[in-house]
Amino acid sequence: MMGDRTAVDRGNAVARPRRPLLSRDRIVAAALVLVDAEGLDAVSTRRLANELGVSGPSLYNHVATKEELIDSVVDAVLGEVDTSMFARLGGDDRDWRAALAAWAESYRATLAAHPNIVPVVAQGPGRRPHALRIADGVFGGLVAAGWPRREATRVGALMRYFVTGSALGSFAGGFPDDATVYEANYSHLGQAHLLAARQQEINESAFAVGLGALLDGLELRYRAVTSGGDAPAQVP
Amino acid sequence: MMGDRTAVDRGNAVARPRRPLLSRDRIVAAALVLVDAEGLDAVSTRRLANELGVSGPSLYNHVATKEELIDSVVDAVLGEVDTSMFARLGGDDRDWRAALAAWAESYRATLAAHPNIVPVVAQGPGRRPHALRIADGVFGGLVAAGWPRREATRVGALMRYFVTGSALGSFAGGFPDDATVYEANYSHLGQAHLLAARQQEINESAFAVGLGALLDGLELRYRAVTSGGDAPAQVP
DNA sequence: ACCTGAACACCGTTCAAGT
DNA sequence: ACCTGAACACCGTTCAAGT
Repeated sequence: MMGDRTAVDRGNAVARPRRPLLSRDRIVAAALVLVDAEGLDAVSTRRLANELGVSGPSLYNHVATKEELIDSVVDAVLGEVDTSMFARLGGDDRDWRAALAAWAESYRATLAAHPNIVPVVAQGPGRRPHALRIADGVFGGLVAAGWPRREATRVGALMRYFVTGSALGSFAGGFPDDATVYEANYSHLGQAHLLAARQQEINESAFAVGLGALLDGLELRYRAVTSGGDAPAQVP
Repeated sequence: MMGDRTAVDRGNAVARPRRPLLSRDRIVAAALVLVDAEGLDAVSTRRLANELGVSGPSLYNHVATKEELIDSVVDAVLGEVDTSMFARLGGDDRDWRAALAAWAESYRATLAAHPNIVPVVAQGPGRRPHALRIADGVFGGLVAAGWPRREATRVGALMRYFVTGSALGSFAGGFPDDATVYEANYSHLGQAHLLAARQQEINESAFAVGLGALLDGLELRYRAVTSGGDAPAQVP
């Protein structure tokens, strides 16, 4: 599908072409397409190179290792996460709750669009520029809205736990839709085989309920740690 | 370390030994040891067989595929998760909050003991017996404590999101401890290079704060969905 | 029934050779 | 500088052969 390049493009010969056939961005973009379409296991260097119309080892002129490549794919995905809501916090706008909710929805929507890469995303920020941009935005916004720094770190972490966890384990979809699995073995799961069919609704409502509960709980904590008033953000 | 079997054990010859050298349980146990010690990537059929003192293909007399083997390893880990607290709910004991908290701690402690397998655990219950036992226990307990069935499904799912997410992305540990990564690029992450050193404390306090917030929020919701009284559990 | 070595179709990665 | 094919040390899995 992507492998049909003309002789002109290839410089009419083997070895070095007139103009580079590859670029890091093109490789990363093709890898994401492949991950989305066929899963992480489908991304082998030979297969990916094939999609790009080159031979396997060519990739190593642009990426050091496959791991680094996957990392770049993850970073490209994280680039879609909106953190602009945090920049508006501070001064008269202290509505961290609305910002956190909007960010969580954006984060989740991004991961839901690329489910096959989520297990890698969830492992931690690493050195990925967009992961750090996100952490920076969340932390900065929370502090500007009045959260003490130590608390802001925790809130950023726990929100990430919830969002990545929900994107990863699409709860309902994991249950077999074969009723005989449950019979007589699990006394309360008599209807569990129906979960698969309703999985999207269940996952979404579980996310919505969990997000709401989390924010309600954090609101109580915010009042406690800021002594109930709207104390200014602590200085570093 | 595990590969030194005597000639007696091996039946003094190749081919079929007097007594089986392998069993499914022994393979699964060895795989878990290997995963814990060296990570998921270290588990290849040849390497694992080597640890067990046999040749690679021997494993296929006991497991159908490597995927099934890893699934069994995950199930063995999930076997350590305590769900007994849910069995006590119902009748006069409606303290679902305490049960949920104790379960979440047990779940998290189990995953923390086997961090390398968490990415697989987090993907969903599948057909793994212990995953279904856990889902059954949580759901049954919540319903017995008065949660409507639809809500109980959601609460079980969202709790799992939070616990697996927190076990997966050890937030603080993911940040590089190299200060130069952040300089001038991320305005609020000036101290982020210190996160790695405090990672255990941060992860644990983020988990504790998040769990508390979640339970506080769910308490509000419980009151709303049960109309403020202690209405009996709905019948199926 | 349960193990073996040989073999198949793959991997990620290195490297000398080509332009 | 940027591509190629050949090669290396691996994979998961199948299978005929052995007891």
